[in-house]
Amino acid sequence: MGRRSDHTREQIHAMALESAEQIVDQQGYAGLTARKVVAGFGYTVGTLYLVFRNLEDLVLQVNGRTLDRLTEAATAAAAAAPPGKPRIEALARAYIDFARAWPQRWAMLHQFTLPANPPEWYQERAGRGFALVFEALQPLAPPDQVAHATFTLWGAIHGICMLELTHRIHLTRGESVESLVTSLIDNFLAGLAVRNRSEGK
Amino acid sequence: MGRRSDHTREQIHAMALESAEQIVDQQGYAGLTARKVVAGFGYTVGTLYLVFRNLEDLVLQVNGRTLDRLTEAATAAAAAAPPGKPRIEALARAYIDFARAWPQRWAMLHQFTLPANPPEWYQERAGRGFALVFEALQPLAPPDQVAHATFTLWGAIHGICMLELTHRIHLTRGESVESLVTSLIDNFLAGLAVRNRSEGK
DNA sequence: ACGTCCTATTGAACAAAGTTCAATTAGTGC
DNA sequence: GCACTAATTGAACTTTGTTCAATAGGACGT
Repeated sequence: MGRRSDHTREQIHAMALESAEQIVDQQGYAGLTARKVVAGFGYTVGTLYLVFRNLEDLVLQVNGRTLDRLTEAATAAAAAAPPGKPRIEALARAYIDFARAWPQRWAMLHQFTLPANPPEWYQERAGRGFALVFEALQPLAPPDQVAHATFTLWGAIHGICMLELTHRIHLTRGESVESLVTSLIDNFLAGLAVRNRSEGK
Repeated sequence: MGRRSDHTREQIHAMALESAEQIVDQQGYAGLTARKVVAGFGYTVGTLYLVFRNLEDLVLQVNGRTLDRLTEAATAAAAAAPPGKPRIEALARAYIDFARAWPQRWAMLHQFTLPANPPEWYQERAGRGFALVFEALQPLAPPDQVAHATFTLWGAIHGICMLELTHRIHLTRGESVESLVTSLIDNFLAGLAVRNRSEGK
Protein backbone atom coordinates (compact mmCIF):
# COMPACT_ATOMS: atom_id res chain seq x y z
CA MET A 1 0.00 0.00 0.00
CA GLY A 2 1.06 3.57 -0.36
CA ARG A 3 -0.46 6.88 0.49
CA ARG A 4 -3.64 6.65 2.52
CA SER A 5 -4.13 9.84 4.50
CA ASP A 6 -6.73 8.11 6.62
CA HIS A 7 -5.33 9.85 9.64
CA THR A 8 -3.26 12.88 10.43
CA ARG A 9 0.08 12.58 12.16
CA GLU A 10 -1.53 13.70 15.40
CA GLN A 11 -4.13 10.95 15.11
CA ILE A 12 -1.51 8.32 14.45
CA HIS A 13 0.48 9.62 17.37
CA ALA A 14 -2.54 9.37 19.65
CA MET A 15 -3.56 5.93 18.40
CA ALA A 16 -0.05 4.63 18.94
CA LEU A 17 -0.02 5.84 22.54
CA GLU A 18 -3.38 4.24 23.21
CA SER A 19 -2.39 0.99 21.56
CA ALA A 20 0.80 0.93 23.59
CA GLU A 21 -1.11 1.49 26.81
CA GLN A 22 -3.42 -1.37 26.01
CA ILE A 23 -0.51 -3.72 25.37
CA VAL A 24 1.22 -2.67 28.57
CA ASP A 25 -1.99 -3.22 30.53
CA GLN A 26 -2.35 -6.72 29.12
CA GLN A 27 1.21 -7.95 28.78
CA GLY A 28 3.34 -5.56 30.79
CA TYR A 29 6.32 -3.51 29.72
CA ALA A 30 8.17 -6.64 28.61
CA GLY A 31 5.39 -7.42 26.12
CA LEU A 32 5.61 -4.08 24.36
CA THR A 33 7.06 -4.27 20.84
CA ALA A 34 7.06 -1.84 17.94
CA ARG A 35 5.21 -4.20 15.63
CA LYS A 36 2.50 -4.96 18.16
CA VAL A 37 1.87 -1.28 18.79
CA VAL A 38 1.19 -0.43 15.17
CA ALA A 39 -0.69 -3.65 14.46
CA GLY A 40 -3.04 -2.54 17.23
CA PHE A 41 -4.42 0.22 15.03
CA GLY A 42 -3.90 -1.25 11.60
CA TYR A 43 -0.61 0.23 10.45
CA THR A 44 2.81 -1.31 9.82
CA VAL A 45 6.03 -0.93 11.64
CA GLY A 46 7.62 1.81 9.57
CA THR A 47 4.82 4.19 10.45
CA LEU A 48 5.80 4.20 14.10
CA TYR A 49 9.06 5.92 13.25
CA LEU A 50 7.24 8.72 11.51
CA VAL A 51 5.77 9.75 14.80
CA PHE A 52 8.34 8.69 17.40
CA ARG A 53 12.09 8.90 17.29
CA ASN A 54 12.29 5.34 18.59
CA LEU A 55 10.64 2.98 21.08
CA GLU A 56 12.27 4.70 24.02
CA ASP A 57 10.62 7.91 22.92
CA LEU A 58 7.24 6.18 22.82
CA VAL A 59 7.68 4.67 26.27
CA LEU A 60 8.73 8.03 27.64
CA GLN A 61 5.55 9.60 26.30
CA VAL A 62 3.35 6.81 27.63
CA ASN A 63 4.96 7.32 31.02
CA GLY A 64 4.36 11.04 30.71
CA ARG A 65 0.66 10.40 30.24
CA THR A 66 0.61 8.04 33.19
CA LEU A 67 2.19 10.74 35.34
CA ASP A 68 -0.40 13.23 34.12
CA ARG A 69 -3.28 10.96 35.02
CA LEU A 70 -1.82 10.23 38.40
CA THR A 71 -1.43 13.93 39.06
CA GLU A 72 -4.96 14.53 37.88
CA ALA A 73 -6.40 11.93 40.25
CA ALA A 74 -4.32 13.25 43.11
CA THR A 75 -5.38 16.84 42.44
CA ALA A 76 -9.04 15.89 42.50
CA ALA A 77 -8.60 13.91 45.70
CA ALA A 78 -6.81 16.77 47.42
CA ALA A 79 -9.44 19.29 46.38
CA ALA A 80 -12.22 17.13 47.79
CA ALA A 81 -10.63 16.73 51.21
CA PRO A 82 -10.43 19.36 53.96
CA PRO A 83 -6.97 20.83 54.57
CA GLY A 84 -4.62 19.33 57.08
CA LYS A 85 -4.14 15.67 57.80
CA PRO A 86 -7.24 14.50 55.90
CA ARG A 87 -5.83 16.00 52.74
CA ILE A 88 -2.54 14.18 53.18
CA GLU A 89 -4.43 10.96 53.67
CA ALA A 90 -6.53 11.62 50.61
CA LEU A 91 -3.40 12.13 48.51
CA ALA A 92 -1.88 8.91 49.75
CA ARG A 93 -5.11 7.06 49.05
CA ALA A 94 -5.26 8.46 45.56
CA TYR A 95 -1.73 7.26 44.89
CA ILE A 96 -2.48 3.77 46.14
CA ASP A 97 -5.74 3.56 44.22
CA PHE A 98 -4.07 4.65 41.04
CA ALA A 99 -1.27 2.12 41.33
CA ARG A 100 -3.83 -0.60 42.00
CA ALA A 101 -6.04 0.44 39.09
CA TRP A 102 -3.16 0.54 36.60
CA PRO A 103 -0.55 -1.80 37.97
CA GLN A 104 1.28 -2.34 34.71
CA ARG A 105 1.46 1.30 33.70
CA TRP A 106 2.55 2.19 37.20
CA ALA A 107 5.21 -0.55 37.14
CA MET A 108 6.53 0.68 33.81
CA LEU A 109 7.18 4.06 35.38
CA HIS A 110 9.88 2.38 37.44
CA GLN A 111 11.10 -0.41 35.20
CA PHE A 112 11.94 1.89 32.35
CA THR A 113 15.51 3.16 32.45
CA LEU A 114 15.38 6.88 31.85
CA PRO A 115 17.79 8.16 29.19
CA ALA A 116 20.90 9.88 30.48
CA ASN A 117 19.38 13.34 30.00
CA PRO A 118 15.63 13.00 30.46
CA PRO A 119 13.74 15.68 28.53
CA GLU A 120 12.69 18.80 30.35
CA TRP A 121 8.97 18.09 29.98
CA TYR A 122 9.32 14.74 31.66
CA GLN A 123 11.00 16.08 34.75
CA GLU A 124 8.46 18.85 34.95
CA ARG A 125 5.58 16.37 34.89
CA ALA A 126 7.25 14.09 37.40
CA GLY A 127 7.65 17.02 39.76
CA ARG A 128 4.01 18.08 39.75
CA GLY A 129 2.97 15.43 42.25
CA PHE A 130 5.57 16.79 44.58
CA ALA A 131 3.94 20.23 44.44
CA LEU A 132 0.61 18.75 45.54
CA VAL A 133 2.07 17.18 48.66
CA PHE A 134 4.01 20.34 49.33
CA GLU A 135 0.83 22.42 49.39
CA ALA A 136 -1.01 19.92 51.53
CA LEU A 137 1.78 19.92 54.08
CA GLN A 138 1.90 23.72 54.42
CA PRO A 139 -0.45 23.89 57.43
CA LEU A 140 1.25 20.96 59.16
CA ALA A 141 4.91 21.85 59.20
CA PRO A 142 6.97 25.00 59.84
CA PRO A 143 7.73 26.82 56.59
CA ASP A 144 11.40 25.97 56.53
CA GLN A 145 10.66 22.27 56.88
CA VAL A 146 7.85 21.77 54.39
CA ALA A 147 10.06 20.85 51.48
CA HIS A 148 12.03 18.43 53.58
CA ALA A 149 8.88 16.79 54.96
CA THR A 150 7.41 16.57 51.47
CA PHE A 151 10.34 14.59 50.12
CA THR A 152 10.21 12.31 53.11
CA LEU A 153 6.48 11.59 52.95
CA TRP A 154 6.42 11.31 49.19
CA GLY A 155 9.25 8.84 49.07
CA ALA A 156 7.90 6.87 51.97
CA ILE A 157 4.44 6.42 50.53
CA HIS A 158 5.89 5.43 47.22
CA GLY A 159 8.13 2.87 48.90
CA ILE A 160 5.27 1.28 50.75
CA CYS A 161 3.24 0.95 47.57
CA MET A 162 6.20 -0.70 45.97
CA LEU A 163 6.24 -3.34 48.68
CA GLU A 164 2.81 -4.55 47.76
CA LEU A 165 2.71 -4.05 44.06
CA THR A 166 5.96 -5.76 43.20
CA HIS A 167 5.03 -8.74 45.36
CA ARG A 168 8.60 -8.60 46.57
CA ILE A 169 7.39 -9.12 50.09
CA HIS A 170 4.09 -10.75 50.76
CA LEU A 171 1.99 -8.85 53.24
CA THR A 172 0.41 -11.35 55.51
CA ARG A 173 -2.28 -10.83 58.13
CA GLY A 174 -3.72 -7.36 58.55
CA GLU A 175 -0.88 -5.50 56.85
CA SER A 176 -2.69 -3.83 54.01
CA VAL A 177 -0.97 -1.01 52.21
CA GLU A 178 -3.67 1.26 53.51
CA SER A 179 -2.95 0.47 57.12
CA LEU A 180 0.79 0.83 56.56
CA VAL A 181 0.40 4.21 54.95
CA THR A 182 -2.06 5.34 57.57
CA SER A 183 0.32 4.46 60.37
CA LEU A 184 3.15 6.14 58.53
CA ILE A 185 1.19 9.36 58.21
CA ASP A 186 -0.07 9.20 61.77
CA ASN A 187 3.34 8.64 63.24
CA PHE A 188 5.15 11.02 60.94
CA LEU A 189 2.75 13.90 61.54
CA ALA A 190 2.56 13.22 65.25
CA GLY A 191 6.34 13.21 65.41
CA LEU A 192 6.50 16.43 63.42
CA ALA A 193 4.11 18.11 65.84
CA VAL A 194 5.88 16.90 68.96
CA ARG A 195 9.32 17.81 67.82
CA ASN A 196 8.28 21.28 66.83
CA ARG A 197 6.51 21.84 70.13
CA SER A 198 9.54 20.87 72.15
CA GLU A 199 11.84 22.92 69.98
CA GLY A 200 9.60 25.92 70.34
CA LYS A 201 10.17 25.99 74.09
CA MET B 1 37.27 -25.86 19.60
CA GLY B 2 35.95 -28.82 21.48
CA ARG B 3 36.59 -30.18 24.93
CA ARG B 4 38.77 -27.98 27.10
CA SER B 5 38.05 -28.76 30.72
CA ASP B 6 39.81 -25.61 31.76
CA HIS B 7 37.13 -25.03 34.34
CA THR B 8 34.51 -26.96 36.22
CA ARG B 9 30.87 -26.16 35.88
CA GLU B 10 30.96 -24.40 39.23
CA GLN B 11 33.82 -22.23 38.08
CA ILE B 12 32.05 -21.29 34.87
CA HIS B 13 28.94 -20.53 36.86
CA ALA B 14 30.91 -18.25 39.18
CA MET B 15 32.78 -16.54 36.35
CA ALA B 16 29.55 -15.87 34.52
CA LEU B 17 28.01 -14.21 37.56
CA GLU B 18 31.07 -12.05 38.06
CA SER B 19 31.25 -11.11 34.41
CA ALA B 20 27.57 -10.20 34.48
CA GLU B 21 28.05 -8.03 37.54
CA GLN B 22 30.89 -6.21 35.87
CA ILE B 23 28.79 -5.51 32.79
CA VAL B 24 25.87 -4.30 34.87
CA ASP B 25 28.17 -2.00 36.84
CA GLN B 26 29.52 -0.49 33.65
CA GLN B 27 26.56 -0.47 31.31
CA GLY B 28 23.51 -1.11 33.45
CA TYR B 29 20.88 -3.79 33.17
CA ALA B 30 20.04 -2.70 29.63
CA GLY B 31 23.62 -3.40 28.54
CA LEU B 32 23.58 -6.99 29.73
CA THR B 33 23.58 -9.56 26.90
CA ALA B 34 24.32 -13.27 26.82
CA ARG B 35 27.22 -12.91 24.41
CA LYS B 36 28.87 -10.15 26.40
CA VAL B 37 28.69 -12.16 29.59
CA VAL B 38 30.55 -15.18 28.20
CA ALA B 39 32.99 -13.09 26.18
CA GLY B 40 33.93 -11.54 29.52
CA PHE B 41 35.64 -14.75 30.58
CA GLY B 42 36.65 -16.20 27.24
CA TYR B 43 33.84 -18.58 26.40
CA THR B 44 31.19 -18.57 23.71
CA VAL B 45 27.47 -18.11 23.93
CA GLY B 46 26.40 -21.75 24.05
CA THR B 47 28.31 -22.31 27.26
CA LEU B 48 26.06 -19.94 29.16
CA TYR B 49 23.13 -22.31 28.69
CA LEU B 50 25.07 -25.17 30.22
CA VAL B 51 25.03 -23.33 33.49
CA PHE B 52 21.85 -21.23 33.43
CA ARG B 53 18.43 -22.12 32.18
CA ASN B 54 18.25 -18.77 30.40
CA LEU B 55 19.18 -15.11 30.84
CA GLU B 56 16.36 -14.53 33.28
CA ASP B 57 17.82 -17.23 35.47
CA LEU B 58 21.20 -15.53 35.40
CA VAL B 59 19.73 -12.13 36.28
CA LEU B 60 17.77 -13.70 39.11
CA GLN B 61 20.95 -15.19 40.53
CA VAL B 62 22.88 -11.94 40.18
CA ASN B 63 20.07 -10.21 42.04
CA GLY B 64 20.19 -12.92 44.67
CA ARG B 65 23.85 -12.19 45.27
CA THR B 66 23.15 -8.47 45.45
CA LEU B 67 20.50 -9.13 48.08
CA ASP B 68 22.95 -11.28 50.01
CA ARG B 69 25.59 -8.59 50.02
CA LEU B 70 23.10 -5.96 51.05
CA THR B 71 21.93 -8.14 53.91
CA GLU B 72 25.52 -8.80 54.90
CA ALA B 73 26.35 -5.10 55.04
CA ALA B 74 23.17 -4.37 56.97
CA THR B 75 23.84 -7.17 59.45
CA ALA B 76 27.30 -5.87 60.16
CA ALA B 77 26.02 -2.33 60.58
CA ALA B 78 23.29 -3.43 62.97
CA ALA B 79 25.71 -5.47 65.06
CA ALA B 80 28.06 -2.53 65.43
CA ALA B 81 25.39 -0.13 66.68
CA PRO B 82 23.77 -0.08 70.12
CA PRO B 83 20.17 -1.29 70.26
CA GLY B 84 17.29 1.12 69.89
CA LYS B 85 17.17 4.12 67.61
CA PRO B 86 20.88 4.14 66.76
CA ARG B 87 20.56 0.66 65.35
CA ILE B 88 17.66 1.69 63.15
CA GLU B 89 19.70 4.60 61.90
CA ALA B 90 22.66 2.34 61.24
CA LEU B 91 20.48 0.01 59.17
CA ALA B 92 19.14 2.88 57.11
CA ARG B 93 22.63 4.22 56.57
CA ALA B 94 23.87 0.82 55.47
CA TYR B 95 21.06 0.62 52.93
CA ILE B 96 21.82 4.05 51.54
CA ASP B 97 25.54 3.40 51.40
CA PHE B 98 25.02 0.13 49.59
CA ALA B 99 22.73 1.65 46.99
CA ARG B 100 25.24 4.44 46.42
CA ALA B 101 28.17 2.06 46.16
CA TRP B 102 26.44 -0.25 43.65
CA PRO B 103 23.87 1.92 41.92
CA GLN B 104 23.48 -0.29 38.85
CA ARG B 105 23.17 -3.55 40.72
CA TRP B 106 20.74 -1.91 43.10
CA ALA B 107 18.70 -0.50 40.21
CA MET B 108 18.55 -3.89 38.53
CA LEU B 109 16.88 -5.28 41.64
CA HIS B 110 13.89 -3.12 40.76
CA GLN B 111 14.01 -2.94 36.99
CA PHE B 112 13.95 -6.67 36.54
CA THR B 113 10.46 -8.09 36.21
CA LEU B 114 10.24 -11.09 38.48
CA PRO B 115 8.83 -14.24 36.87
CA ALA B 116 5.25 -15.09 37.74
CA ASN B 117 6.32 -17.58 40.40
CA PRO B 118 9.64 -16.39 41.80
CA PRO B 119 11.70 -19.28 43.19
CA GLU B 120 11.51 -20.02 46.89
CA TRP B 121 15.16 -19.14 47.52
CA TYR B 122 14.72 -15.69 46.05
CA GLN B 123 11.82 -14.75 48.27
CA GLU B 124 13.66 -16.11 51.27
CA ARG B 125 16.69 -13.96 50.52
CA ALA B 126 14.58 -10.89 49.85
CA GLY B 127 12.87 -11.34 53.22
CA ARG B 128 16.06 -11.47 55.27
CA GLY B 129 16.48 -7.72 55.30
CA PHE B 130 13.01 -7.45 56.71
CA ALA B 131 14.01 -9.67 59.63
CA LEU B 132 16.88 -7.34 60.49
CA VAL B 133 14.65 -4.31 60.76
CA PHE B 134 12.11 -6.35 62.67
CA GLU B 135 14.66 -7.26 65.33
CA ALA B 136 15.96 -3.73 65.58
CA LEU B 137 12.44 -2.39 66.11
CA GLN B 138 11.61 -4.83 68.92
CA PRO B 139 12.61 -2.50 71.76
CA LEU B 140 10.90 0.49 70.17
CA ALA B 141 7.36 -0.70 69.48
CA PRO B 142 4.76 -2.79 71.29
CA PRO B 143 4.98 -6.47 70.26
CA ASP B 144 1.78 -6.50 68.28
CA GLN B 145 2.92 -3.52 66.20
CA VAL B 146 6.49 -4.45 65.37
CA ALA B 147 5.70 -6.21 62.11
CA HIS B 148 3.50 -3.36 61.01
CA ALA B 149 6.11 -0.77 61.87
CA THR B 150 8.78 -2.79 60.10
CA PHE B 151 6.91 -2.80 56.82
CA THR B 152 6.29 0.90 57.12
CA LEU B 153 9.86 1.89 57.88
CA TRP B 154 11.35 -0.54 55.40
CA GLY B 155 9.19 0.68 52.58
CA ALA B 156 9.67 4.28 53.50
CA ILE B 157 13.45 4.14 53.56
CA HIS B 158 13.49 2.31 50.29
CA GLY B 159 11.21 4.91 48.73
CA ILE B 160 13.42 7.75 49.80
CA CYS B 161 16.50 6.08 48.36
CA MET B 162 14.63 5.66 45.14
CA LEU B 163 14.01 9.38 44.96
CA GLU B 164 17.67 10.14 44.79
CA LEU B 165 19.04 7.22 42.88
CA THR B 166 16.63 7.28 39.99
CA HIS B 167 17.15 11.02 39.56
CA ARG B 168 13.42 11.20 39.16
CA ILE B 169 13.33 14.20 41.43
CA HIS B 170 16.38 16.33 41.92
CA LEU B 171 17.09 17.05 45.53
CA THR B 172 18.07 20.67 45.77
CA ARG B 173 19.49 22.56 48.71
CA GLY B 174 20.15 20.64 51.89
CA GLU B 175 17.88 17.71 51.13
CA SER B 176 20.33 14.87 51.19
CA VAL B 177 18.95 11.37 51.40
CA GLU B 178 20.60 11.11 54.78
CA SER B 179 18.74 14.06 56.19
CA LEU B 180 15.46 12.84 54.74
CA VAL B 181 15.86 9.40 56.23
CA THR B 182 16.98 10.85 59.54
CA SER B 183 13.92 13.03 59.79
CA LEU B 184 11.72 10.12 58.77
CA ILE B 185 13.12 7.95 61.53
CA ASP B 186 13.00 10.76 64.08
CA ASN B 187 9.41 11.62 63.34
CA PHE B 188 8.23 8.08 62.90
CA LEU B 189 9.75 6.84 66.16
CA ALA B 190 8.65 9.94 68.06
CA GLY B 191 5.14 9.45 66.75
CA LEU B 192 5.21 5.79 67.68
CA ALA B 193 6.22 6.67 71.24
CA VAL B 194 3.63 9.42 71.65
CA ARG B 195 0.76 7.41 70.30
CA ASN B 196 1.54 4.46 72.50
CA ARG B 197 1.81 6.63 75.59
CA SER B 198 -1.57 8.24 74.99
CA GLU B 199 -3.21 4.91 74.21
CA GLY B 200 -1.82 3.44 77.41
CA LYS B 201 -3.81 5.96 79.45
C1' DA C 1 52.96 -44.26 20.79
C1' DC C 2 48.53 -44.87 18.97
C1' DG C 3 43.83 -45.38 18.31
C1' DT C 4 39.23 -45.11 20.33
C1' DC C 5 35.88 -43.27 22.95
C1' DC C 6 33.59 -39.53 25.16
C1' DT C 7 31.99 -35.19 26.29
C1' DA C 8 32.80 -30.19 27.00
C1' DT C 9 32.56 -26.58 23.99
C1' DT C 10 31.52 -24.52 19.94
C1' DG C 11 29.27 -21.60 16.58
C1' DA C 12 26.03 -21.89 12.79
C1' DA C 13 21.18 -21.37 12.58
C1' DC C 14 16.53 -19.71 13.87
C1' DA C 15 13.08 -16.58 15.62
C1' DA C 16 11.95 -12.23 17.07
C1' DA C 17 13.35 -7.60 18.18
C1' DG C 18 14.46 -2.44 16.82
C1' DT C 19 15.45 0.48 13.00
C1' DT C 20 16.07 2.26 8.18
C1' DC C 21 14.84 3.61 3.64
C1' DA C 22 14.03 2.63 -1.44
C1' DA C 23 9.93 1.34 -3.60
C1' DT C 24 5.18 1.80 -4.17
C1' DT C 25 0.71 3.50 -4.53
C1' DA C 26 -3.17 6.39 -3.47
C1' DG C 27 -4.48 10.90 -3.40
C1' DT C 28 -4.07 15.97 -5.50
C1' DG C 29 -4.11 19.22 -8.96
C1' DC C 30 -3.70 20.43 -13.97
C1' DG D 1 -7.00 11.15 -17.61
C1' DC D 2 -2.13 12.21 -16.55
C1' DA D 3 1.67 13.50 -14.00
C1' DC D 4 3.31 14.66 -9.54
C1' DT D 5 3.89 14.06 -4.76
C1' DA D 6 4.37 12.25 -0.36
C1' DA D 7 2.27 8.87 2.97
C1' DT D 8 2.90 4.25 3.82
C1' DT D 9 4.92 0.10 3.25
C1' DG D 10 7.71 -3.96 4.10
C1' DA D 11 12.03 -6.03 2.79
C1' DA D 12 16.49 -5.84 4.73
C1' DC D 13 19.96 -5.26 8.27
C1' DT D 14 21.59 -5.69 12.96
C1' DT D 15 21.32 -7.55 17.35
C1' DT D 16 19.23 -10.28 20.60
C1' DG D 17 18.02 -15.00 23.15
C1' DT D 18 18.17 -19.82 22.47
C1' DT D 19 19.10 -24.51 20.51
C1' DC D 20 21.77 -28.39 19.10
C1' DA D 21 24.52 -31.12 15.61
C1' DA D 22 29.28 -31.01 14.88
C1' DT D 23 33.83 -31.02 16.59
C1' DA D 24 38.07 -31.03 18.93
C1' DG D 25 40.74 -32.19 22.58
C1' DG D 26 41.50 -34.96 26.74
C1' DA D 27 41.42 -39.74 28.96
C1' DC D 28 42.12 -44.42 28.76
C1' DG D 29 43.48 -48.95 27.28
C1' DT D 30 46.71 -51.62 24.63
